[in-house]
Amino acid sequence: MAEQERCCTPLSGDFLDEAEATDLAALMKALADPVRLRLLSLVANSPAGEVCACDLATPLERSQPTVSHHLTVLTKAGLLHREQRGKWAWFTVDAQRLGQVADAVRLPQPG
Amino acid sequence: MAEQERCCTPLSGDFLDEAEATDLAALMKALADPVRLRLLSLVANSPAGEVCACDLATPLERSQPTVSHHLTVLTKAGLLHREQRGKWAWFTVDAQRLGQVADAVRLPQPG
DNA sequence: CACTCGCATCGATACTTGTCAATACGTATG
DNA sequence: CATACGTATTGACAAGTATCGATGCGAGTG
Repeated sequence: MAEQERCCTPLSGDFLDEAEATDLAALMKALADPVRLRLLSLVANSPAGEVCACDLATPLERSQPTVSHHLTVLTKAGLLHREQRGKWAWFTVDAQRLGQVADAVRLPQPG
Repeated sequence: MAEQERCCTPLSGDFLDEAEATDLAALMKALADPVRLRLLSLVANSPAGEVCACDLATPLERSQPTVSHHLTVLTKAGLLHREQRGKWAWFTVDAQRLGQVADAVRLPQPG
């Protein structure tokens, strides 16, 4: 309990709380996979801004269940929207949700 | 092999390649953990912009080895810089590296 | 040079996750 | 209603990881 040399003063105590951190980490986790990043890129860069799931497995060189899994993860994270049209599933990017990621990594005092 | 009804035309074929996706995913992975997000928040919000490792374990309620592990991950990802001063290790945020994350999630055609 | 202290590394463990084959489900089509 | 087809779900497995106790290492101190 000796009050020996201190390296510094305690922090302000004001920082991201556990709940916020967990939520943001979940969003980041959805983006922390190469296949999912390429999926987002495919949809975002498509001419019409929407893509049919049938055209995703081939360019990604992954099986159909794997692509379906990643599409589910992105959709549950709110980064993609899913729309069923007949037999096919079409996906669009949620630009606002993506923007939340950019906002989250913005520093407070950068000037 | 029948050329029956197609759901759509193939994509432009121009999207994030595997290597870029892997690099970006590695960066996202470093951010995809609540403890690491809170670590970044602690450093970024500190009055001096730098924090001693000795003040991190308590607010995060994690053991010293766990905090050390997360600091290593963030440093290897280029998001933190480490500087040894005597017995203590001080950390600062790499704002430019954080900015790369924001740039990466920027959409091509939004404006 | 013995001792203390801050931090990293090691070893172990429980949990998560990316992947695919097999299968189930739902929507047309004839 | 039988069939075909696009997609989701299940089950299984290998790989990765978050965590902590124990220990090692290096820098400062008396």
